[in-house]
Amino acid sequence: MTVTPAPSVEAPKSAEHAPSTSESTEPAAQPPHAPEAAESNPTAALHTTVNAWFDTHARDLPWRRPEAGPWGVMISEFMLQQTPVSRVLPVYEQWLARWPRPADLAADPPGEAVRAWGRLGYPRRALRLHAAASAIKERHCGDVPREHAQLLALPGVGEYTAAAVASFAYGQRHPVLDTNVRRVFARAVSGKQYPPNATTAAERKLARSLLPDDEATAARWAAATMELGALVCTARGPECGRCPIATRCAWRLAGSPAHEGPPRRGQTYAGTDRQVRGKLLAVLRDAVTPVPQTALDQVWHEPVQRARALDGLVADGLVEPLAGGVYRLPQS
DNA sequence: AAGTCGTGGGA
DNA sequence: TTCCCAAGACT
Repeated sequence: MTVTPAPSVEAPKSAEHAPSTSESTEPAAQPPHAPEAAESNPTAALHTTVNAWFDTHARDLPWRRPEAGPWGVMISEFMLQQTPVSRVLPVYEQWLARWPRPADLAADPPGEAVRAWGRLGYPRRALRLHAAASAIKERHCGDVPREHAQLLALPGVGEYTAAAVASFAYGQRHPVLDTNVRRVFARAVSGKQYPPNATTAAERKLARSLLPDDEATAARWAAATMELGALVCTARGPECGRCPIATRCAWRLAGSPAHEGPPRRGQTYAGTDRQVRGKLLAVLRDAVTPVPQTALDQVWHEPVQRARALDGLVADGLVEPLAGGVYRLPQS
């Protein structure tokens, strides 16, 4: 059972939903001084309001369609780790068409996964997804497991991804705490502009407390809160005028106070090993035959850093060294 | 538990 | 141009 953008599976709509005639989703239809998006029933549970919003605002993403299946959901979750939807879309389609089942991916060498990963970034994810496919084939007869613990045991699957697959692919009830949900909760409930840098026990507790009791409603709530964070309650420039819970948002009610404390994080990139690794791997991805050391030497001027980056790639299993100083993507 | 690990697009 | 950040996992 897949969570689709179809009308909410929430139980009785009758008592909870006051007849709502306010269509406030079109920005152009808003008068210049329009108030915040009207909420049909301010006393309804948060999940009722957010899930209702999701009914009409969910994007039609391929991994939300029934034909995606659990494997499609898992592929999408790996690719979406730290990577925007727009860049995942084309690669996702290629992957699912080429490897429609976990066993199909497992049957190909890991280097093919790395190559097909293209420029999505963090190519270790490709390696881990390949390893996860092998584990699924071996341990679970080729089917993506349903149990959270079994999902969590797969390579590259952490707390978030395990909960996401269990929820989105199998309709289960799990707190799904990704960066979007954490931001929505930080604002709507905690009154902060941003969540803490690392997920805290308090956040998990909060997520657990907000989780609807009903399984199907909980699964939809997970997708709905993520979507709200991705489309409306964004990190920069949240569009509170379009938010279904703006009238109840603690951050908003507090006057939208700016983030306190040190800057959130600095993710420098230029000149780092990561950049060099990226350049080295790009050469190997585009090569049909093994690449000589001398060709790799062209991508970076500084020999010590260059060697360190290449060693790192080999250590990670992303590059396979062959005799004679030539390299290729891993065949095994 | 703070660092590491890619890439590209929007503000 | 520079900076920020986008459905995290792993060590």
